[in-house]
Amino acid sequence: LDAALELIDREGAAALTMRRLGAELDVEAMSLYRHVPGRDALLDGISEVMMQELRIAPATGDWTRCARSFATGIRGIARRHPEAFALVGLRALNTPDALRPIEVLLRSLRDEGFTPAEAVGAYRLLASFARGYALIEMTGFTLAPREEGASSLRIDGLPAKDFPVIHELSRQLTRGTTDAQFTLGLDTIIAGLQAKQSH
Amino acid sequence: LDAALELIDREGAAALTMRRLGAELDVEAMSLYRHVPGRDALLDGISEVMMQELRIAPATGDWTRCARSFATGIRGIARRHPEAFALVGLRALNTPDALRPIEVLLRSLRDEGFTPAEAVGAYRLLASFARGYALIEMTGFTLAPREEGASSLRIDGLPAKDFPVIHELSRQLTRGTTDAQFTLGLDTIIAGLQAKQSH
DNA sequence: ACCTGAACACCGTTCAAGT
DNA sequence: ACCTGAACACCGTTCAAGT
Repeated sequence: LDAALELIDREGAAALTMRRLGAELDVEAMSLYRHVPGRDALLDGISEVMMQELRIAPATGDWTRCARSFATGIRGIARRHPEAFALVGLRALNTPDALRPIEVLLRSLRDEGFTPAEAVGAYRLLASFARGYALIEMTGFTLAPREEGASSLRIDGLPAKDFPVIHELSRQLTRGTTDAQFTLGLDTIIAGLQAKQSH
Repeated sequence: LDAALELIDREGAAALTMRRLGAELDVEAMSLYRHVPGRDALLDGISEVMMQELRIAPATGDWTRCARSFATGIRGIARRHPEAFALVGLRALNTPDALRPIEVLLRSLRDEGFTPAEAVGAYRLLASFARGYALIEMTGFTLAPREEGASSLRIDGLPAKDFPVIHELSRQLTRGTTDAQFTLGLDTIIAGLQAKQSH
């Protein structure tokens, strides 16, 4: 089961077939059906294993620390398992293991002045941003920070008359690490949560 | 090509095969290769067609209107094409058509006091949230707003000793429309952008 | 130019049979 | 209990051949 994750990391998501995975484990593909109901359950299992890597800072009076570690933790998983991360982006993770970090985050928020509705909203906002950013980052930004191969369109190739602002901002669009971009977004979200919390 | 999108909408993403699509068009599967290099290019094409549905409010002096319509527009596409939306979540969209709404948004931001770096950061934050939220929503929330079938874990089934806060907040986690949740997140982001902009 | 038929090298999954 | 072999109903893609 971890072998499946390792196989995806090593050879890409397309390489994960029942037959290839069987070969990896020195077993016929059909034997896997003794241990897992089918391919889809296998993908669920991989998502779960991946999300178990998420470590969140303990709730110690500063909810922003929890919020930050939650979001950066999700993105960290995406960076460690870029090929596999699309799976968790496309699946609900309702297992106890996946819920533990969420419990910590929600406790931290609720203990520090968030109303129940605000706490839930904050959690979902952070989760959406982290997954969305990681997914977009993994698959290549629209207007990529670094030109990274054939699929990304070069800004210089765009008709300048139709896209004057994109041209004007091309330096900012193509420069900067994706780390900085992520942190900036996270900062803004936390600022927004603070702004809404205070009144 | 629109036939492919219609097929996914109607019968699910799994039903889109070269052979099925060929049948849909009363043609052999192999004929499709005259018009498209392969299956992957076809998926790119579908993403593009879908994103052409994105209409953004014109820049008229209130960037929050552009920002809101950009984010809600992306989510609207996801709601209209739930099965197909995973494709755009997993692909960079660097075609002129996909860039046009981004041009409008960036212009609006830059004309209304955002520095170039802030404008780019705001755009990427909005795009990440919208895609991330839509994707999570489509595939079922972790801790679902509505119990929606087998894959979602019932909160009552969780050991209350291990997850006291989730239990405490279960009303807020399971109630409320997903529309309200989305708007709330978007409000928070816009509040954050305003907070960062003003100092 | 566009479409077809047969073929190749794969898939996930089932099921009766082995140990 | 666990694994295997053969089989079934599919895939995407190639390529020579048709009109």
